Order: sequence, then C-alpha cells, then structure tokens
Amino acid sequence: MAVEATAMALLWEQQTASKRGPKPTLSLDMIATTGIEIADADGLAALTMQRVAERLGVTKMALYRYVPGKVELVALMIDRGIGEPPRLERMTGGWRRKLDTWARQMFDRFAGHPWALEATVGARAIGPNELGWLEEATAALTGTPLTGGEILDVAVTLIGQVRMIAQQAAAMGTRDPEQAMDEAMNAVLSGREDRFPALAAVLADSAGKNQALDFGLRCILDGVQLLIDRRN
Amino acid sequence: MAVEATAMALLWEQQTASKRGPKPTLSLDMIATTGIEIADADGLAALTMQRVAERLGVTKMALYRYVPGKVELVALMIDRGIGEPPRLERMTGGWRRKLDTWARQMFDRFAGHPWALEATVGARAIGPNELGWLEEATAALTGTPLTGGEILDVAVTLIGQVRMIAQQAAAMGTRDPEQAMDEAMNAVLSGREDRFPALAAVLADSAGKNQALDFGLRCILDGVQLLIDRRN
DNA sequence: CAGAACTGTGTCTAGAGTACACTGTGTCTG
DNA sequence: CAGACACAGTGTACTCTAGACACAGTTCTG
Repeated sequence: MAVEATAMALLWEQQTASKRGPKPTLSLDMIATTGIEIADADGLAALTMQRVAERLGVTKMALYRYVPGKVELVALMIDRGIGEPPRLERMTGGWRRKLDTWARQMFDRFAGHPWALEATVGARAIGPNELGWLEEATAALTGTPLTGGEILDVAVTLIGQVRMIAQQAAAMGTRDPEQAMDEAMNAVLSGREDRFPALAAVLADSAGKNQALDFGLRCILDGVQLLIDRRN
Repeated sequence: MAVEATAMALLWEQQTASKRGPKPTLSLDMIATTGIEIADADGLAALTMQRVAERLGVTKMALYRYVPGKVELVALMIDRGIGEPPRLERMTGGWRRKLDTWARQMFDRFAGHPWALEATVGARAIGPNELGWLEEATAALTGTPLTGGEILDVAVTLIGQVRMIAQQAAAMGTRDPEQAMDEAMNAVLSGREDRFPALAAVLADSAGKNQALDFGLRCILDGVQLLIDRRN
C-alpha cells in the first residue's frame, strides 16, 4: 500500500505551486504526456526515465522533483491515457445503449494505448478519470432493478470483456487481430490436429472476422437484460 | 516474434537427452517448478534467475543451459502453472454446465498463481496446456448451432471474465476481495461523493459479497443460451 | 583421450534511484 | 533597501540490481 499511497496523492491532490526557488521548467502534465508518447510508440518496456528526460531536454534527475518514481509516473500516464469518460447522460436510449457505447469507447482508449493493459494488472492506485468511468457506468444502470453489487459486477464484467479483446488486438498487431490470431493458432495446430480435434474443426470453420468485441458485448448485455426483464 | 519462437520450441518440442558430457543436475521441470514456487510466494517481481538458481543450489549460469532466457522461463512457468485442463467430456450435463465448470476451474488456477495474470498480457508463446484449455471449451460447444468464430468468441469472453475477477482478487489480497475493493473505493470516494454520486450510492447499497464471478458467468452464459435457443 | 556437455567466475550493460553540489529566486531582516 | 538566507530546481557522479555473455574449468562417454 505504500507505493500506492504516494501515487494516490499525485493523482488526486492539487499540485501547490511553490513560491521560493527557480521556476520549474517542467510540469506533471508535460512529463505524463511525454511518457505516453514514448509508450504509445515503443511500448512500456521502452519507457525509461532517461528517455522521458531526454525528450524533455533535461536529465532524468529533474523528473524526480515532479514524480517520486517510475511507478507513480505510470499511474499518472494511465489516468491521463484513459482520459475522461464519455458523457452518457446526454445520450438518448436506455441503459443498454449507454453501456454499449461506454464499452466501445473504453476499447478505443485501450486500443490507442495498449501499454495501459500491461500497466493495469495487479494492485495499483485508481485515478479520478478511472473512477469517472465507473461512475458513468453505474449512473447508466441506476434506476434498473439491479442491486448495487450487481451494478458494479456488470461494469466489471464489461471491463473484462473490453480488456480481453483489446489485449488480443494488441498482441496481434493492430490490423485484423482475429485473423492473425486464427493464423497463429493454425500454425501451432498444424500437425497436431489429432490432439486438438475440436479446436482444429472450429478454426477451419472460423471466418476470421473481427466480431469478438460485438459478440461478447451482446452476450453480456443480453444476460443483463434477461435479469432486468425478469425482475420487472 | 523472435523471442516467441524460442519459447515455442521449448514449450512444444520434446527435449532430447544428450549423450556425451556430464549428467545434467537439473531439468526443465525442476527449474519451472522452482520458478513457480518463488512467484507464488513473492510475486513475479521477486523472480530472478539468481534466486531460482540459489534455491536449486547452482549459479544462475547453470540455468542458461536449460532455458535461453527469462522470458522463456516465464512461458514455461505459465504453461505448467495453468496446468492441464479439466476433462469435460466425462461430465454429465450440457454445454452450459461444462463451460461453467471450465471457467471456475480456470479461476482457481489463476487464483493459485496470480503472477500468471501479469505474465499473460501482450504477445507471447502459447503452450500445450493453454491450447488444451481452449480445446476443451470448443469441444463443449461443438454440436451447438454456433459458428466456429462464435465458439471461439464465447471462450474468449469467458476467459476475460475469469481473468478480470482473478485480477481483482489478486490485487486485493486473497480473502474477501470484493469487500476489500468496496472499502478501497469508499476510502477514495469519501469527501468526493458529489463528484461521483451514482458510484457512492451504489457502493452504499453494495453487499460486499463475493459474487462477481458467479454473476458475470451467469450473464455471459445466459446470453449464449439465448442465442442458441433462438437458433434452434 | 578426444570431444562434447555442464557449471562457475568474471565482466558488461541497462536502468532505477540516491547523495550532494551548484544555481537561481523569493522572503526576511538589519 | 540591500544583503543574507532558505528553499526549489537541475546536473554530475555514484550505487545497486538484474539479465546476459565470454570463457575457463570440469565431467563424462564414445
């Protein structure tokens, strides 16, 4: 919890401008943005304090005046990278349409910042934007006969689906991820069809179309709808 | 793809015993098992070649005779850690019961080896056990009116749900993960209820019971069932 | 005994983070 | 109002950890 505490402070607390001393040449925003640029371009492994500093025209030690360490920098990058949630209350349509939009927008964010997937496993600090996303989803489901716990569970399930598909897409390079996935599995399977017969048959039948996100969302939302309808 | 290729060879190809030279003191299995023990106990960050070697009573360079590098070691650990899939064909009941069991068993594996979640984001090599899990799921759905692509999508969606809940559980320490999650969110929210009103209300109403896995699985499988019933 | 296969020692490199000196800037005091 | 001073920002030099390579030494079998 120790590291998360410092990250929480950075994410949530307003930065107070210091009075005395030289003017800062950098800002948290500049540093986070630069970090995001690097991670977008070359992945999280390529994100080093050195490289962030270089791009900003300073030495890495300058960064430690703004950010306690790399973990906190990444936490900042995540919250800024995911960005503000969509404003669903302005949307027409019921909870289903809203959640569908919500999930697809989240997918787009993850697709734009694939490193955010790696960076968001395990214990970590939650930022305001991230909590904002959750707020939007819960707001969309408020008023339905679902309990509070169930509302959260729906949101979590949707996040799971979005993350999973985004992960596959990221692993397979950007274009035609499912096609690539099929090909990769076919490559492994060739010569071993007897060991994985059902999988081989299914792959032969697979169209390789990019429908996984749609399909999963539909299943989940159908399931939620069924529950809501039953309660009404 | 370069690293994955060497990992694939290690995962799939039979190791040929060498004739000449001293007897190897170690084996791939011993090394992978030791790695799993360390990661289980202290997390993936604590997994160093040094530490694996120490526990085996050798220097780290000895390991490089068996494993090309750390990436490949982790790939081995994943496949061994996830282990063999459950044998669903022996089960009574239809596809739904089978998939439910499949998902819950997968959850148990991830719960036992939380580091496997971190280690399975991004491009990586797929091992025989992992493919075996996919085989079981597809076999369970073969015979339903779903297309090949849809069958794979169902499996992927389930994996997403399992991973998501396992991730939350891992992040929150083992016992009562959802309770802990609620508490953590409440802590962040306190004093900011005006900014996240729906979330605050929902949290106040949340029972904190560990039902997220059940709930999500039910939604997903309900959705799949709806689709199957419609086609019949 | 020759050659191949294991293992250990020493070394290199990258990257996170610390210690500390130096420099600039506002505030406080005589 | 001028100078001292405290404090903030930045840079240089260093430590520490960890993965990986080179190569010497050792062991075993054909």
